[in-house]
Amino acid sequence: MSTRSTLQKLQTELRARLARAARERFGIALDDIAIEVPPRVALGDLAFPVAFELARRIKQATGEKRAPRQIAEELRPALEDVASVRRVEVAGAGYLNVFFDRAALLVTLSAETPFSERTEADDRPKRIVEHTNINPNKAAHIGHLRNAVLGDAFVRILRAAGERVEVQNYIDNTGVQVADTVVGFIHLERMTLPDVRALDQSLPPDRPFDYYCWDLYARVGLFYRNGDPDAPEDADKLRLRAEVLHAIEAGGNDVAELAEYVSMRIVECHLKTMQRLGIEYDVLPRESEILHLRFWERAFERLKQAGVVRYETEGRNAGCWVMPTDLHKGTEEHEADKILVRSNGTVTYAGKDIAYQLWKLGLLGLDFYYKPFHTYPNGHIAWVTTSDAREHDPSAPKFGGGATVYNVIDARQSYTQEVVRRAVAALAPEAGERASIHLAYEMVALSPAACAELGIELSDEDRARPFIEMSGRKGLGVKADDLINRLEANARREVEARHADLAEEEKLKAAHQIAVGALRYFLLKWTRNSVIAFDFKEALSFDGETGPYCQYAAVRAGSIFRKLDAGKRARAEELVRRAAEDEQAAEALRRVFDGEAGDELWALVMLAARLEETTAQAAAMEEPAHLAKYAFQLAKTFNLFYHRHRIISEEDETRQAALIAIAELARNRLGAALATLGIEVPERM
RNA sequence: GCACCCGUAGCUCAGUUGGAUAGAGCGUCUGACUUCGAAUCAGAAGGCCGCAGGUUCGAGUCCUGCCGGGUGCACCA
Repeated sequence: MSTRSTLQKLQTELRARLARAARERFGIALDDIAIEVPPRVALGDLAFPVAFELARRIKQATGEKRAPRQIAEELRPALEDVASVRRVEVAGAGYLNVFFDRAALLVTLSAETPFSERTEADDRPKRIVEHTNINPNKAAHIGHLRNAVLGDAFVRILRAAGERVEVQNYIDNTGVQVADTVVGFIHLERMTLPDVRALDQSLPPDRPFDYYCWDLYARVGLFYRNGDPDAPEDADKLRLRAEVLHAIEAGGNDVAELAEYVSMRIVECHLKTMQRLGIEYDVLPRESEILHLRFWERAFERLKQAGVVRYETEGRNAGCWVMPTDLHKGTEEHEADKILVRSNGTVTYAGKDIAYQLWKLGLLGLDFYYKPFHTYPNGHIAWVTTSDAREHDPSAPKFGGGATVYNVIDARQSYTQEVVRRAVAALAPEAGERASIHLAYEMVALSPAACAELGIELSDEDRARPFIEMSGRKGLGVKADDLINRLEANARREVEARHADLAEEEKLKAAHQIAVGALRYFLLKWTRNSVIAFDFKEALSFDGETGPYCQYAAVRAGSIFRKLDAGKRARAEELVRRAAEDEQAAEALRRVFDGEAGDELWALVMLAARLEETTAQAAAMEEPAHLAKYAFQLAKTFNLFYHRHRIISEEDETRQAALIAIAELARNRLGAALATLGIEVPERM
């Protein structure tokens, strides 16, 4: 099945005709013909600035100066005899503006299924999207939410565009952060594994294990600094961390067992938090397996063979294996080379990431063992890796081996990501340069107002800054579940005010959908490279450019069809269908779109028709915000339409049929756009 | 020092391969519920697109320099 929409096919057809005309009339081969949307619908549905380009190319080729308008006139006949084209105008300095046959196109569009509702093909190359990747030692905060929501929306966008996608969530269960929380349990709380289990059991639902660890982790941060947040870390205290870290890496001891319990319990908490937002994973690769299954050793051999790494015998990196880079010039303060293996023989983060990236691309020649970790309500299973062959479940899907790997990681790690990419590229040029994509995004920081609300005291210096960076180590941040809870409570109040008669269950469901809509839209409306200065008032708002605004438009559209008489609706749909064959019916339909009001109606149709194109663009540009902006614009345009035109009470049958078709189109495409963003439309709100 | 990102309305941000009169939201002011739902809609005010050059028929968008802000450049992850 084709994944291209009516509009996209039409554009391809028009491009081909222009290319042929340019070749035949001017002997010029145009490889990429730009298509624009005119600023106003009265100027047409599509605009081709192709005459400007041709004027330049003709001058280059022959020295002859031709007026763009004249060139456009010569090209015009090539577009005029296309079936869906009503007329073509030459406008401005030489634009070719195409006007569609509105009645014919409305009929076609009404019969079309938006591609986000189609099923994906299994034979397509696999895209791997890795996101979330939260250190499993404390509750998730809103910065982690940006990562997860961005990654999940991108997954949905790729799937909507027909791609096959695998979702991975990397678990760094052997890192410093987990060690810190374990240090807290052992040295601050004086607890053993049974104690921690008992504590976990005793915690209330509103302050679960990840919340407890959030506070504990902050206390450990203070502990290392002997109680003074501004003091340097105490070397003796840091030794405790090193001991714990070493024990975790070695495995097979009490400390490692405690770390295993803590980290996997936190992973469960994170999965639960993400599930609230509709975010699911296919597989959870763990760092412990990267170590135990010797992924690095294999990668290291490859890198040595390829001559990518060098053993340093002198200088300050003596005894280390380094990868030379020209990413920046070396200075006295900063080496240009990146250390992959320390002088004590242990591998750095970048090294482990290279091995993992090679596995994701199917280039390592090793694999994990897998066992089920979590089953979602829909039956979907999130698998986790294991290094124990006896635990392996043979029914596990084949993971890894992606044709493209997208790593959703914040922009602060761009340098390391580039090192990884280059190392992979040195072994497999194509895989490194084209298949390894760092989907970078800027951080979520706190606005000064948000800090004030959290009771955080700011220095004068900080107050002058536009935003304040969050810090898990300092316990400075907004916990994800806290924010979701507040959103749900607020939404619940709003629903209550409007629909007091609904069953409690219905109210809660709607409140949840609205809260998720608000949060997901809030995190997606910014482009990736924009820093979000988190503000409670803004994040908790349901008015203006928000998820609930978009949902509201869809709910209103839905209520039209709930109240519209079924027979009337069927007759209207039949009337539109008839316009496909019956010229008289088509002419009647066309008249609805005449005049100024007709332009306004048509503008909504054209906007709704651009769903597939916009989704494909968001996928190609790797920017979910484009789709979010589109959904908002569509909702806004629909709200105006809704305000201006009464559908149920419309007495002219043809006009009503057109209005119904337009409303249905808008409702359908808006719902599809929101679904792709992971936002559901409530029944009532 | 070097690398990357950013600078657009009072504030927060969009602006698709360079295209027609630079757009939203919030905030401010004015108006619209006897209505398919006012979580809405309409209108007004608000812009040397950081500065200076350059390329082009055409620059918010591309190039160079400068100014201002952010992030990174660990034998941390």
